[in-house]
This record gives sequence, structure tokens and C-alpha cells, in this order.
Amino acid sequence: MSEEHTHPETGSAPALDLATAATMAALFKALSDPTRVRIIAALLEGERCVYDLAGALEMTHSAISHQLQLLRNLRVVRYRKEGRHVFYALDDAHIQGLLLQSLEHARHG
Amino acid sequence: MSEEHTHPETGSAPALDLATAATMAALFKALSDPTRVRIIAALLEGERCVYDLAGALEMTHSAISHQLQLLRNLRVVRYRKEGRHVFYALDDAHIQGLLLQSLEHARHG
DNA sequence: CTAATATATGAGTAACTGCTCATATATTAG
DNA sequence: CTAATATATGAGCAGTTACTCATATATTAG
Repeated sequence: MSEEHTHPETGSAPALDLATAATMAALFKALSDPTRVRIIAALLEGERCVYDLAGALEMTHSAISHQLQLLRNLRVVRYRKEGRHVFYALDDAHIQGLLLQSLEHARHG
Repeated sequence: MSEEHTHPETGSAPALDLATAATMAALFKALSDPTRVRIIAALLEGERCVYDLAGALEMTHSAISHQLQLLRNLRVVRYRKEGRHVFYALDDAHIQGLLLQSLEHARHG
């Protein structure tokens, strides 16, 4: 009988299913890295090309481009080509909400 | 002159500072793993002991305990000892808000 | 055409993550 | 006391991550 516990109020409601949890975790993972947070924060103000993002964040174009590929795969950003520039913009209102909420907390929490 | 860009509206506002971004990323990191999402979701309903969490999630006590240590270090949960049980509860209203927001989105997004 | 610019991408790598397994500690039962 | 129970924790390991570096592609300038 290893299924007992001593506390009546400690009920064992079934846990959140793994698939839903994994979907949620994947969304949060997009925001779990400082570089990606800074990229997304920059895109809150409007679309930016890779060149400008790299300049603003003071990081290599390659590093930024790799992170943008990841965010692209997660459908967090979309892009638009114009001449030799590629402009990225946010493509997920929900991520935007999460980031804004966390930013507010970080600033006056 | 590599500082130019061709688009006037593509201004280079200074990026979000790294320290703030890192703080935000650390919070999101707590939610970036399915196991932790499920633990936190379970704790939304009230405090739970490690034994019950392991049962509900069908995972080893060791795995749960390691994740709880991580969440403890991030001040996401607090704990209370009672006999041989240790009861964990959420200790961060902000994380709660983020999880609920994401859960709502995952369920009817 | 050639050169410069803007971006993308594969390989490689050091650091990190999330588990298992073994073991330790603490509490309770008998 | 010994045994069972509940939790914690260190080591080890396979998988992942976030970069660098080299290279490729595409566009524009001259």
C-alpha cells in the first residue's frame, strides 16, 4: 500500500497532460534566453532588419541570424525581404503579451 | 561607413539592457520545461507534497525533487515540513499569471 | 564583369539540462 | 533498537543550446 498519504486535503487530481505542458513549455522556451528576450523586446517597437538588430544588441550578425531562425521556426517572428535587407517582425500576439507582462514586472516588480 | 541603413523608419533605439533581459529570461526558464510546467500547474490548486507530485506526474521522486530544488532556488516555490512530508506551494504570483495566461492560450488558442 | 554588403547556414564546441542511479538523512512504526 | 517511508542530493551521462568560424547566397554599386 504505497498509494496512501496522510493528508486528506492533499488530493491527487490528475496532472496537466504532458502534451499541453510541452506546448506551453515550448512557448516559454522562446523567451528563456537573454538574447531572444532582447530581440523580441526590440521588435516590440516595430520591424527591424538583422543588421540593425546586431548593431543594437552588439552581437555578431551570425548569432542574431541563428536566433532568428529559431524564432522563425517557432512562428514567433515573420520576415519580409526588401533589397538586401530582411526585416523581422513579431508574429505572435501571445508572446508579446507574455514579454510585456514580464518586462513590467522586471522594471517595477 | 558601415553604420548606415537604408530605411529611415528602421531606427536603432538602444536595446533592452542585458541584465534586465537576463532576469526576464531566468523567469521564463522556470517555465520552459514540461515537467516544471506540470509541477507548477499542480501547485495552482494548492500545496502538494513531493510524494503526491511524483504520483500525479508519474515520475520518480528523485526527478521531482531535483526540479523542486531548481524552483526553490528561483524562489518560485516555498516549502513547509510536516512530519516526513514536505509540502510545496507557489511563492510567486507573477509566475502564476504567466502560467495561467499560457494555459488559457494552449487550451483555446 | 568585380567588389562590397546583408543575410543564412553547416560544423564544431564548451557549457548546460534533465534525467537515472546510488546513497544519505530524517521521521515514524513496531 | 530495526525497518519502512519521504525526501534530498551528488555523480554521471545523453541530449540540447548558444555561440564562433568558415563559407555560401543574394543584392547592389561601380
